Amino acid sequence: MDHITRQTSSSAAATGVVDVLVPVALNQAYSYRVPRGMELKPGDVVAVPLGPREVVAVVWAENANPDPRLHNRLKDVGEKLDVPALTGELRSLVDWVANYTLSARGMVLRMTLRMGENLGPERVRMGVRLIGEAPKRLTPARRRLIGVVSDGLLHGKSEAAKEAGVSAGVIDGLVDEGTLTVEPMPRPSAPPAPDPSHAQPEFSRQQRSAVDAMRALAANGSFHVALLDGVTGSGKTEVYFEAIAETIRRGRQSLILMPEIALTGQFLDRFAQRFGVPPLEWHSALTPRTRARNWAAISAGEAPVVVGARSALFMPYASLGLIVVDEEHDQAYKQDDGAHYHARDMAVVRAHLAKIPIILASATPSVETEVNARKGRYQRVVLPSRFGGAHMPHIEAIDLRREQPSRGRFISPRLTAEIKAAVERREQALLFLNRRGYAPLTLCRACGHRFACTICDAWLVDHRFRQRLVCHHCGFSMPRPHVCPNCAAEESLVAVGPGVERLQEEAASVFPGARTMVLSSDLITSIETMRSELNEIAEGRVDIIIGTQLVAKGHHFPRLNLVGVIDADLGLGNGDPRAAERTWQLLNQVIGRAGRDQGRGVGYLQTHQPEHPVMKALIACDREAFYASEIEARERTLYPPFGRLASLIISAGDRPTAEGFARKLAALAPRDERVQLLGPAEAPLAVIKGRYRFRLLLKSVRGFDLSEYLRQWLAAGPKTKGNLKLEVDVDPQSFL
DNA sequence: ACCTCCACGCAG
DNA sequence: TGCGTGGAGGTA
Repeated sequence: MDHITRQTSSSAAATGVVDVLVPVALNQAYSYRVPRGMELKPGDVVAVPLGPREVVAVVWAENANPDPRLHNRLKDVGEKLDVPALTGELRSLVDWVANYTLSARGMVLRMTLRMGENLGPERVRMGVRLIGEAPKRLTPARRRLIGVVSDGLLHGKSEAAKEAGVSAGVIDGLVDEGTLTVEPMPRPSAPPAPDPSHAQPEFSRQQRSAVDAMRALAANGSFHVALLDGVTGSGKTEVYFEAIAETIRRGRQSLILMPEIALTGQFLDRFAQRFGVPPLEWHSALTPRTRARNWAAISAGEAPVVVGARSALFMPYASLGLIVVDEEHDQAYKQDDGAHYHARDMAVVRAHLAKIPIILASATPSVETEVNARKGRYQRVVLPSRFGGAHMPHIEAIDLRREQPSRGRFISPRLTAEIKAAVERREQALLFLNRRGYAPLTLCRACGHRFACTICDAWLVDHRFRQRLVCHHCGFSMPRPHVCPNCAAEESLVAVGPGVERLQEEAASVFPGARTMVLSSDLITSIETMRSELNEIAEGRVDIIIGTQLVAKGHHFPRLNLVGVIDADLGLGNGDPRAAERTWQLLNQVIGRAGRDQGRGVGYLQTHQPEHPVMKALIACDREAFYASEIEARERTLYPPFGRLASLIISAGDRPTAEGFARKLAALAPRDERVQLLGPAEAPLAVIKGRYRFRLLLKSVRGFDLSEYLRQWLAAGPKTKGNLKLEVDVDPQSFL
């Protein structure tokens, strides 16, 4: 019937034409007729027919002169949805990001519309209330349940059952007996808003000027970028909370971006301590129902504070007043599948378009941000030391050329002795190794055969926990064989190199009696288990934590005083222009986990190159030395932020197709003395999932419009067809 | 004659 | 992006 009314209205005179951006891989907006009686303006969210289906889309512009060639092909807008219109600020962001990253505008729009479609009305929850006498047959389960509801108030049905430890059947039984009634619960009222004055902390003298700066920036309310620069444990979070408090007082929304939402358990608690209630969460793990509810709350302006992963940046905030990017240096902010964008950079763009302040917080700022602060483009707000008199950990190198672990082991004698002593003092120790699984390579002792992925250019990683050999690039896995497939030798396979699982095995044998736990992303099944494992550690039920970079991020372990880095050189040797920066940030962050409370933290770096500038800066706690050498190197080589990069990955099912296309494309690159084209070369990971990959790298001077250059080049270049894929990444972070 | 797979092109 | 189309190739 809905259908019929639409038909009627389309045959009657339409009142005009609007251009509508549809959430598919299209740059162009499509024109639709506005049915009589419908008022539409840019930003309105509508349902429109698109081919055989109907999609939720957004009016992008009025169209006074529709293309005459489309005259008889225009369809009608189906319906105007009852949600707030996207603001001009958000629409400009969609245009800007699509233009900059060379992704289809429709696909960027899609990120703002992830509200979970077709979700019918909210399910009415049922509650139970005690109304009658206890039944004659009173089982223990019934007694517990009656105890729970004895106050005569309405209790959620499932909550009451859970609290009493009984099944829903027990409730139904008591309803039949007339002891309880079931009635619908009133609609849950909106959760209480965060209270900016709930629990204002005392700040130290050193923190106070930073707090003042935060409040001033929020009170001013106009576009302004501040780098909140403070070591782990200096109280950065509490300090930027003051900017949020001020923004709440001004009646505007705040967005806090986090690199990794699974790790924010403690953050939510701290927020609730300060503001009385937790913030609204936005990330990919939300259930469709929660997603729809949160989207609605955000767009209606009913969520004063949102904490989220990078996708939260594209939400349709009703009145965004502040953005905080926590751990702004974290590479998890770079999205590399589908649209390639850096959430920190796009957050600055959004702040600019919305004319609001933005805070970038980090103990180890990215070189880009550090340079912006040095040049005065960003205000630097410094928190000079750890809060409460705690000191930064003392860091020592262990030169693996001179202090070798015994054969087949990876923990050096000195580190072993230190861990033993720490465990005896009832302190926690963390062994850091950024490698998942048991061993990165398996080979046959008899014939030298190495186990490699059949469809990727990579070794298979031994995962003993799962009893399988796994490819970390495509997910392929096979059972760990007992016979060499090459020479048929039996039990001849050896594990080469360490992974966290192997390290745990070593720790268990070297430190008998110590309780160990491995934290590695592949062993995490859900946010809940992750949070509960982290709590177990925080409560001191683990002596030795063995972890990948997961442990480096945002969690506070009060009893942790010793951190041992098993292979400090691991990230340095891969030809990545940001290798030094990454290693410095990661190791700083990991070692910063130590001694945050007692201030007696100590870090040991097992390294083959203690003279490397990164190791020297770490050991001397000399951040200035690190930035000075790194900035000088970037300036000399014209790498970001002193020059710009864009990478093109061409992949196809066979090598000649990929290479041929890459060569053809390279030959057509417009000449421009400000741009240098490198390649095509086989990508560092030459084959992934059976696809052969070639890479072209563009390097330009600073301030050059690489996006526009790329657009012109690609428009003139050969068309991609078949299974050939061209991926464009402006400002790439990864060079694989 | 019918089914399944997949590459292709298009959507207003 | 997601979906309908049409041709290829396989199966009954």
